[in-house]
Amino acid sequence: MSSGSTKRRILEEAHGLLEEVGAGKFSLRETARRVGITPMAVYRHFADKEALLEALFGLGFEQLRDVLQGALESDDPAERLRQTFYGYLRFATDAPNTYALVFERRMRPGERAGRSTVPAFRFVVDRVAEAMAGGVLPAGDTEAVALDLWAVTHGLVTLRRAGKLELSEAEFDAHFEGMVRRQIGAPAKP
Amino acid sequence: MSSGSTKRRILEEAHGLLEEVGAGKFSLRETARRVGITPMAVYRHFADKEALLEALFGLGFEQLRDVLQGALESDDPAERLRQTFYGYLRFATDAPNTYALVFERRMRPGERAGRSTVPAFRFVVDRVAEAMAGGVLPAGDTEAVALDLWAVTHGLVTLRRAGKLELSEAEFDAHFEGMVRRQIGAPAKP
DNA sequence: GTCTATAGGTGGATAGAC
DNA sequence: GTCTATCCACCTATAGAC
Repeated sequence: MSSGSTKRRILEEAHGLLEEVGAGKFSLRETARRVGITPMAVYRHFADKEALLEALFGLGFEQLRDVLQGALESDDPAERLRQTFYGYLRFATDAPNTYALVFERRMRPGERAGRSTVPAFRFVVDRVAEAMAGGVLPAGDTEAVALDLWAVTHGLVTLRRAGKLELSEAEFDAHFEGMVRRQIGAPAKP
Repeated sequence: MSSGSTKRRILEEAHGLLEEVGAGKFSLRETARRVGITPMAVYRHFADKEALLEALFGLGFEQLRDVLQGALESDDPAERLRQTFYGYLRFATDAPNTYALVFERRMRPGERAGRSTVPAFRFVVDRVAEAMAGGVLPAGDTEAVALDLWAVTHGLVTLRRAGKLELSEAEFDAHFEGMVRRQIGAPAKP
């Protein structure tokens, strides 16, 4: 069994554990338990617990990037923007604790947001610019509007995750669809 | 020294600790240390750690309620709605970890959101209804619009807290002001 | 109301043998 | 590359004396 394979298995089990318990209760020991090795063996593959979480962070971010790429399949600016919303929602729904690791976990002091959120934000800014150019959105400050759109989506997703919304799954989906409609006038259909 | 006084001191130190380290690293022992009693003495006043956090949750929620009440000083629907935004922001800024305890911490299974977020949400719905009646907002689904407004505010606040925005304090404030302006056409001035 | 004593649990991490 | 042997830090909580 090569080192690469073990490292991959560690990452797989670590991801599963993260999704089960969240970043706050994530532990290196339990990860090792699931892989079937001693906790100390993990240190051959990752410097420490933080490095392991860092790797999961990177994987999660790649996952989001791939999801967002799907929004570029259409040529219609309105559709591209809409699919950006729905892709983001899908990521947050499919891997809620990875989502939280990427977007809710506090950055370490001195660490820049650059590697994580900025590229995703850039993607949204580009979609907003396209939409404005295509007359789908009224002309305005692309970055400001993109941040508003990001915030309202992030807000809904995190409020739902925290259990603060007294909405069923269907009701939430309906509201999300309505929100997209209110933000951009496109006919809704995920 | 009466029991009530000690209980209050426990709550004060607990609140201070919460704001310092966040709910995740909050501990009963450290609270006791700060009060100057043994950890076990705390159990005379609170059933367990969870009950203590529960009390902090309640205090935080009262604090928000008081802040929001201030938005009712004006008679102008637009101003009342605007001050609702700014009051919410102030609460999130002044007591970020209490804010997180109230709005980001996952509800325990079986626990309803009722006691916490629903009253605050109702307040926003009422302001939105006033604004629609006064022609400040276009007529529409009051609950849906209120949820969008809550979400965009919550989203901005949590993204800032997590360090995901590459904005200075002043830039964030400017964006927040712009967001309020984009959502309701009122002239901005906190 | 507060204390000591104590039980029992989590976790991260280093040193060094194999 | 993985192991054992440890160490250390931290926590919640019960029992019972004062």
